[in-house]
Amino acid sequence: MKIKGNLIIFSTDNEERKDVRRLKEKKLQLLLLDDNTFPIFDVKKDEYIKDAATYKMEELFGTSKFYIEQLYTWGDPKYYTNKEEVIVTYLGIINKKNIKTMLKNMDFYDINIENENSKIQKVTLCNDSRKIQYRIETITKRERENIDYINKLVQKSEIDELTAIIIHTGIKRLRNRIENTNIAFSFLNKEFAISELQQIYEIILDKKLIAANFRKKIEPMIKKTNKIVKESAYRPSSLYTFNDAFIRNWV
Amino acid sequence: MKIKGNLIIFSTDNEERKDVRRLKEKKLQLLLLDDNTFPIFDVKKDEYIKDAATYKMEELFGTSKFYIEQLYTWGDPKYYTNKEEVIVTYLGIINKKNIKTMLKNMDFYDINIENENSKIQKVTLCNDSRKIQYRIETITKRERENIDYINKLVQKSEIDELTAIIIHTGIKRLRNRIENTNIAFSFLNKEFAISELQQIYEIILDKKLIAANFRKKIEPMIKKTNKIVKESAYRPSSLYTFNDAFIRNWV
DNA sequence: GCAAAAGTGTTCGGGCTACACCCATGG
DNA sequence: CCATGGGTGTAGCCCGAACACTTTTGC
Repeated sequence: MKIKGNLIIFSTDNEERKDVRRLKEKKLQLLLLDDNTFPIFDVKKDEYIKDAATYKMEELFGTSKFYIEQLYTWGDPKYYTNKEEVIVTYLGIINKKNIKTMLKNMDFYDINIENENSKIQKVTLCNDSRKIQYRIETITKRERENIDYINKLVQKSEIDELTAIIIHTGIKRLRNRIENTNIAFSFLNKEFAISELQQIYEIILDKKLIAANFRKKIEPMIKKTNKIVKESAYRPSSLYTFNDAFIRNWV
Repeated sequence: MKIKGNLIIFSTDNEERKDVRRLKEKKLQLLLLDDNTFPIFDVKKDEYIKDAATYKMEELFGTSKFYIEQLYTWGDPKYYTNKEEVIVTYLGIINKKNIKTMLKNMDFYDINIENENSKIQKVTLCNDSRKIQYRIETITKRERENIDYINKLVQKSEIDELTAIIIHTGIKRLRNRIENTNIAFSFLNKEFAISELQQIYEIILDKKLIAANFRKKIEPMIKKTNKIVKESAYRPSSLYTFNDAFIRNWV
């Protein structure tokens, strides 16, 4: 069996607000090629897989400022583009401010997830010109005395099943990582307002957080700078940076 | 690049006690081949990787009662046995009571981990005839504005670096899974005493737990049967089973 | 002055920790 | 009857949820 890599890349964008005085709301986005798949890369002989994924990211965006980690290796032959290939997926996070170049055949799509019930999720991906929708079901099954989960597309869709499953897995990984690591900072500039950080948490966890509690919770992870942000808002907020002294033994 | 699989398999054993009246203490164990590596398997064309790992487990132990999940795919060329192969590791858990056959060139080794300091761990693996020791270091580094971890053998050892890293990663995964899933039950019979379950938690988390609190914490995960265990102990304990109704959306 | 965001303080409740205490058993 | 493990109860503490309240700014 041969191996190939692909990349699921998350970013954020600011929603336009009619009332210019209000905070811009962030939304979670995902990179898709025009054919509704993810960027693919080859792994050369004598090359780290992570390096191959890194080079691909650099090729896509013309920068080396981003985060990546391995997501999963897909071993189901029905997903393979080629029956002799296995796909290893890397998860990337990029701050759009760091993007230098964008290829023509790809775009960032807003992600919207609606829980139809505890098992079925309706996912909508859209950019300015296209809107892709699908529903994915999580099936719990007992197998060899152990509980196992399988995800399936409810109907055939524009998007193929492996892509839908990678999106599902990627978002679950983001949700897990944001609680246990510092990945949230990968979406932001080096210096940021607490409300921006809170918005990253909100769009990934898909729920509103209470600012007062959020502030107290992340306080040990950040350091206040003496700068303030001035961007036609009301009371200006201080800028913060990640606190290097904050180390957690994340798994 | 081609792909191969291997298996890190955990189990437990009961320590002999001088005082026969006391509870047998469990210890965490790991399967190693005589050459200090893990069992390897090929992935055939048109075969799920997970199925290939499952067949290998069945071949090793003559049973289909065990747990497996994907651990990680190792993309560092310096670890490859063959420069054109990538290794995907699956993590297995087996209850020794379910083992029907054992091949001759392999054995379960007790695992003992000693934290020399916050960065260096001293690991000892031993069975009746052999004792393997190595020290592994966790190095934190900032890379592209993100914190990354790398594990390295402190000195050359009988065990090769990839094997040491897989053990390290496997134990971290166990510790993460035991807090968020029901894998602990994979080590036990279908019916078990709470103290047995507690011992699984203790040997994986490597710390003593207070029985009264443990009982309350796992209470929603288990169901009491009307059977009791009679094994030359003192007050007999009730037997419990996993409570199927307990479902957590583990990541 | 008012709307909206920045930032602080306080109360409440649930879950974890630590420990005291009773029950059951076999030697 | 006593050592040991099974099992229950409870008091204290910490952390997160909820929310009231003050401060700062632009219009």
